[in-house]
Amino acid sequence: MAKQLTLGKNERLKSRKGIEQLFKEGKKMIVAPYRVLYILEKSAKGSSLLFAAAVSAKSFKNAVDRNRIKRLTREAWRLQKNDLKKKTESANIQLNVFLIYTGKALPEYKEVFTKVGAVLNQLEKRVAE
RNA sequence: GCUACAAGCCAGGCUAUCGCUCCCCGCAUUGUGCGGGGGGAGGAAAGUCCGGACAGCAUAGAGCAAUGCACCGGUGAAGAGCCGGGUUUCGCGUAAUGCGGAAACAGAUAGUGCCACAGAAAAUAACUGCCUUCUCCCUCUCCGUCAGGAGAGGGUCGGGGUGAGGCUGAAAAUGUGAGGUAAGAGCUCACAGCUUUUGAUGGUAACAUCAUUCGCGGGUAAACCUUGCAUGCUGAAAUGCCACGUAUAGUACCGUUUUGAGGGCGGCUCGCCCAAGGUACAGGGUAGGCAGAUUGAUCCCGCAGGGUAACUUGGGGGACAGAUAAAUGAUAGCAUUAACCCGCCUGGGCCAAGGCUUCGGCGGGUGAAACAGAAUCCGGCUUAUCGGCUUGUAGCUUUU
RNA sequence: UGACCCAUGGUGUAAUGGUAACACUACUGAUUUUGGUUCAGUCAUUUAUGGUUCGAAUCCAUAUGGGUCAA
Repeated sequence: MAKQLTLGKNERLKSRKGIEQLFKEGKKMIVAPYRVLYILEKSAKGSSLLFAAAVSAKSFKNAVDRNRIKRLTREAWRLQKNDLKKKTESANIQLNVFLIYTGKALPEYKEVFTKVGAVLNQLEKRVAE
């Protein structure tokens, strides 16, 4: 059980090409403080669920605050993402997700946890379709 | 004990659970996974204001331009940094010596520009004023042959002499006194101030003191500028290598032995050298990995020596982030500093009483929260910063 | 990471080192039965702090905020 709650290098979206494709062709949806970009592809290679997070430097001037939001977002994703991952694996679909925090105030961990859970629920519905 | 200032240090701790990244070992294993062990943000990592290391390109030479710096000595790899000294200046203070701070601190007789308002005038004269044995006019007196002459006084314009009297301003031609003159003026003299030359003494030097000598020509160079010195340009998105991949591919223009496009040359010109391809537009491909790259002018010391100090020599000691859409985190609990809240006790004050207020003590409860995140590395500077500890200085208070 | 630029009323712009100007907006008053038009007036610590200068929006230094460029 403990093994499954990981978020290593191979589960994060790291390639510049993948991100540019996501911004060009990906679909958008907005969940509370997050703007979500995602793209679905058949025939997954490697991990079937890739994830990245970002915060605008305009709304948070200090690097400390941006780092904290990204860390909280990653933590919430890490703890809740497994159900979605099982579905994508079983459907043999690759799903790339990019979360952008657009709020103006520093969030609490609990808030982030529930919001990321909502994002995951939405994505599960899209995957089911 | 409290308060203020200065210097130095620290920048929350422990436990559990779940995670991230790098290195080593073992096992499985080509990609990687699992297990064990170890390392993992700062005093400013920030701003990017200076200086370097390092790398690439350039490096026959000359001139011009551009940029920066500017008292002296030291320090250091270097600097617009730091340390010490000098000078000027500001504040405080004394009978006096002083104490503390600040300074882009070369040149204003090399030249040009600017100096609002006010003022006669802002640098060179004019205006006004003063003087005039110049000219003209008027009045008075005297002489006189009734043409005029002499003397005195006064006046306007013009000519000549004079230069700081004009008081406005931030700033007015060094100040005071005397002489001198038709009137005046450093024109002359005395004293004082500033400044130049030369010399002596002290000091490594800046400079100081004394003597001598030439002068007194406003301010502004953080206006242009002049003098001296320095500077090749570009910055890790530099740069080198490997892999993948496309169109041996289109259009226009310039040029190809001498008449030479362009390049070296990335500030410009001359000059030198190389030179057969070059420029623009449109389009296509890649955007992965490794090195650079983490041990270096590194840091520390109840050490020893040198130096006023910055700093340095020797010795010893252990320590050392390396991510790359970018790690160092999340949650829970415990104890606790400051702070806050509640209750009790004692003393003081107000008060008829009830009660209110305050210093201190005891008990209980809440309770980590400053500025801020490495991105090639290093030395400085600047800015942000809750709070704590140590040392020193000053003031107040208490006890002995 | 590196290089560079800007900041003036509420907004957009001016201003040789010498009284901070103009347009629009807002507000107040006058004119009008009322509104509009028109007229008059009000609204600036020139981002901040220091320095140079007799004098700084302007020149210099440092900081703050905003923006641009470089694969």
